[in-house]
Amino acid sequence: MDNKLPTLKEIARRLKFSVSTVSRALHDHPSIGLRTKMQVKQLAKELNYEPNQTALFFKQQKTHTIGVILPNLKEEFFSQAINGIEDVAKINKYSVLIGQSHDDIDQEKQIAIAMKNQRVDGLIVSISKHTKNYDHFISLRKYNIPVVFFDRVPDLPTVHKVASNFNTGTKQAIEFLITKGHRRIGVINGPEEMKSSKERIITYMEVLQKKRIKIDLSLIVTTDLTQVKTFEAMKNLLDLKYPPTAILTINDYVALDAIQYARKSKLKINKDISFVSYANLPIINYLEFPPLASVEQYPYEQAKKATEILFDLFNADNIPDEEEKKYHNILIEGQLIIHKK
Amino acid sequence: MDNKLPTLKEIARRLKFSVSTVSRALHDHPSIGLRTKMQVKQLAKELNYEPNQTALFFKQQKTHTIGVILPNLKEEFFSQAINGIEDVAKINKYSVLIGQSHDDIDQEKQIAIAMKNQRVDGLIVSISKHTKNYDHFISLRKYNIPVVFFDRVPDLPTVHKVASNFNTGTKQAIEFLITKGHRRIGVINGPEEMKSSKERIITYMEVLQKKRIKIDLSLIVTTDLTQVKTFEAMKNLLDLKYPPTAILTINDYVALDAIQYARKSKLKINKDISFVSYANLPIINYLEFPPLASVEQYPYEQAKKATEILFDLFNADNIPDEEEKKYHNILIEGQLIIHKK
DNA sequence: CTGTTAGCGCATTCAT
DNA sequence: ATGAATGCGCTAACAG
Repeated sequence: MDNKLPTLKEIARRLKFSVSTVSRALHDHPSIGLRTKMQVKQLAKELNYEPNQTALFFKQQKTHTIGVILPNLKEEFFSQAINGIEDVAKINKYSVLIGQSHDDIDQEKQIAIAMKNQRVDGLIVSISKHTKNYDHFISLRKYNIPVVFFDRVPDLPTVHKVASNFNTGTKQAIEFLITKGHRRIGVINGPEEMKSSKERIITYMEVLQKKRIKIDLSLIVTTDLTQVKTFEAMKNLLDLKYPPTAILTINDYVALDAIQYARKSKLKINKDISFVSYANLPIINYLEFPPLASVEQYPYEQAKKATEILFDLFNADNIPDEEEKKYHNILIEGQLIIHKK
Repeated sequence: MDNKLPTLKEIARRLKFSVSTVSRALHDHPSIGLRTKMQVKQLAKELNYEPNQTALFFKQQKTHTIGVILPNLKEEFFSQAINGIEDVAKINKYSVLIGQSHDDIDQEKQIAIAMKNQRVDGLIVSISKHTKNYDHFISLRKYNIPVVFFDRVPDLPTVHKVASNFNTGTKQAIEFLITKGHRRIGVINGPEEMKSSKERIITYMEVLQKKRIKIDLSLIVTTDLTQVKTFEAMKNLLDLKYPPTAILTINDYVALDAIQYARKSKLKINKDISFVSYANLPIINYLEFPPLASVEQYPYEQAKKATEILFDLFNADNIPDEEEKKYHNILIEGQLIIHKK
């Protein structure tokens, strides 16, 4: 019952050909007789011959597999990203190996090592929220494993990356709130390690300055994205002598927690206090009290672009002219999406 | 710069040993001299030697990879399931290859074929909502690729499967609604192809019968899980002369759509009409008008169990005594979780 | 047009 | 205690 998979050797044996003839016939090698070719293909079909990928991987030193490391799959942001990666991979006949860091640096490192050992041909990575040191990725260069980061990218010029430029989106968001009449606009920002956190604040300040609105640093608080810390952040904001009338939160999940806290504090959402956020989760549509607007960050497009770059790198690797390496650094414009209620 | 990965051969060359000695040394083979062993291990460490997995896969005819095929990752139900699979895989030092069918039968088949060609050692599958024919999975037996299904499982006795027994949960749900005073209880059921759909109705009828409540078949409608069809289903229910005062929906996503429709119809949720559902999504906590209760189906546990069975099968395969194959058919009790408001 | 040979990296059997 | 030889499945260089 141990139905052995057919091999070239088996086909060759039955047809009294050599293995190489069979191999060439199946590959439409020009110097194979039509008759032979037909015979071989015929039998291959009958036997349901499929080349043994593990043998190919071994021989070609290529696994036709790309690894993906991201914080988690439960955020729809990332599962949408996966779709972008899969779509590009499929076109190129590549498989996708997924690993979740669960925002844990050690797990991230471990997965990176495992993927290297698995000999993935390349890596698409969105780093954990606390990753500051990128050696576990940089060192993969020694093994000729290209890495392209997306969304949560290292703050380094010497890596390939695709990220959302939410400066535009942030600008739109703050301006939107100002247009709505808000003057005290709070920010629940992400951890300082995240490059995006700094940028958000810079844009925030720029817009306020341009609009001649006084900047009050006590309106800027941070969360590590956990509910507990978000609640703390909200408490700090609401306990201010002059609490904000609107709050920009780092993403929709944080916004949900913040909104929950505000409601517990008997505040009327979108009346006493309004929220604007990032990500534009589909679940927003089901909420009774959603944020007013979200900056869409196009995870699918980001991930797709990152994967396309990865495949470009595969090809570029073959070209010896590697003197002046250039690092891809793509920004995808985030756009403010206003939720109609 | 093409930093070749170190091989046994390289270590052997440098140390003037034979490849086999090096191999044995690294494997702590008993007949290797301590001195030699130390030397080899030392150099291996210096060179960061890691065995070439592709070579091992090839030689052992094992990829140490399990494939996972499921409808999609965006449902948190499935991303939680992935966690269960990953956790067991990690313990066994296996990698996880993920494919999404997007509830499309052709894609499901294609992924199954791709995984077979990739020579995954085994498969964990949750079938698409329309899959009725299981040949693309059954045929994998010929290649000694065991398959374990979870949650959405084929209605066949001759497969390994882990599913949620929501008969208990369904019973609890209906009884809960009856306790709350409901007598006209609607059901928005899933497609008929899904085994669970039939079971749900059977349990529904049993409970009503036991409680001496008249069964009205017009209270039972179906959806293919899309919003459009769910809206249609709701319309049919609400247009009844005596519409239901409570509705059991096949899962939380459908419940959300149904609730949305009810609200558009100016019904007061949990007053004019109540909902009970399956899955127990975390997002429920953020909703203003959540279902009253959900039947938790424990995706993590289901997937974990399925993966454990798969690894059991790997081991069982080595045992020749395969005369009386037994198919695993595990049921994990679903439990009704009542959402406190 | 087709066959022979070699080699990818490793574990293993057979010699010594 | 160590080395040499073998083979897993496949491709490609080399040889007719």
